[in-house]
Amino acid sequence: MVGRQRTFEKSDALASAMKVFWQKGYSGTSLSDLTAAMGINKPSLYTAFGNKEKLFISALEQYVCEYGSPHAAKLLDRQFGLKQRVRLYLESIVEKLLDSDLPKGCFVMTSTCEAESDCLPEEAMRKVRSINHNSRSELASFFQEELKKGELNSTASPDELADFLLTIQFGLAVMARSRASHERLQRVINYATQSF
Amino acid sequence: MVGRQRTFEKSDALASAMKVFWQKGYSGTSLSDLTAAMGINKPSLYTAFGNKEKLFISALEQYVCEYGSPHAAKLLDRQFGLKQRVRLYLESIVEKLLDSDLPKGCFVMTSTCEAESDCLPEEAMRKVRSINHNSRSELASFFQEELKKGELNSTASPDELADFLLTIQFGLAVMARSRASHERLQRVINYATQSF
DNA sequence: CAACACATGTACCGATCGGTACAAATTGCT
DNA sequence: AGCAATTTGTACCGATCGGTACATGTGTTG
Repeated sequence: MVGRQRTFEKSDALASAMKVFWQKGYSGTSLSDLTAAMGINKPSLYTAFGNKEKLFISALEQYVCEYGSPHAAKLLDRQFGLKQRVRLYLESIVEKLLDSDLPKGCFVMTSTCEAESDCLPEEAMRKVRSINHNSRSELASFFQEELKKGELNSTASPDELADFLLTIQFGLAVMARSRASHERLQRVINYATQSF
Repeated sequence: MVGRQRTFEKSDALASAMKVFWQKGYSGTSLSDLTAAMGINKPSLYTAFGNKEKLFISALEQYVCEYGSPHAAKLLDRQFGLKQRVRLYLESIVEKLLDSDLPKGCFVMTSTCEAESDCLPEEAMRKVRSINHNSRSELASFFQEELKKGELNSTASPDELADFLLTIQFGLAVMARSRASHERLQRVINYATQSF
């Protein structure tokens, strides 16, 4: 590597940018917001991350890796029955939705709302859609597996269960955004998972 | 009434503004977007509606009257049992969430996400919170009534049921925003209302 | 050391932001 | 008719938007 080397940690800067986008959304976030939070100035941002849209997409990917995908492990921990696993999965999500060190709610959910508003650039829009498509098909194939293993006691299809769970996740995310307490969300989880 | 009279219908202009905010959110909507959709120019907007924030609040109120509150009638139509009424209530909501003549999703939901992002002005934020607070307490007192009348077969409390239903509503709204089909949302409703 | 490659800070770009001053146009009141 | 009150269109305000040109700083490579 030839030339002057950057004086900030790229991953730290991305983490800061992610939190800003997470809290304020794409169109609510300005470059000044970003550079202030990241502790760098605009040319550094552009050489390191491309532009606002590319930085947003990187932030989304980072979010999914760090705060999205890990919850799936709870679904696969087969020392528990299906209902208990779904419950632990949702509880793990709610934990993050309300974490006082993080923006409230879910970055993917708020981006999903923004994506269909013509306010997100083309490629960012596609990224959001692809993330949601993946979540859905992963949940569906999970329930497909459970069906094969005879763990499903309801007559609902895997696709149906996946959509229901997705709806609950989105709903919990909005509730968290609107300052609902941990206790309230816990009760919603308990009620919603009765039938599993 | 003295002076020149306005050359546009105020309610039509408000309806147009509502749809723009509904689709693009507060911070994604510019005054140019608004004046273009409303067919008026900025000074007319300011004399008729105050400013961007006040117009947004008026739009929210209009939305609640026109697309929010009316659904509640389905809950009170006592020719049906509780489960069927809740189902019709949610179906009535989903109908609007997906109406092809309207922006996808729910204006209150997207505003709720924006409200906790420091991107909404103070008074608009309070308006959103008050709308959500009202929805919640109306649902809670509805279930309270049902409990009194012995229509509740679950052991869940009215508050619990209200929060669950709110979560489902928010979740359906995000699903609608992300282009889920009517059939998928219908199945989610069927599954979610099993236990009522 | 000199030459090169890259990051950084400053200072700026045209465009757009929310909002308004001002004069012309249109109305009701006297 | 003449005045007062209000809306309308134009043209503009300072601030901020996303993005960049350019000179300077700082490192690697020979």
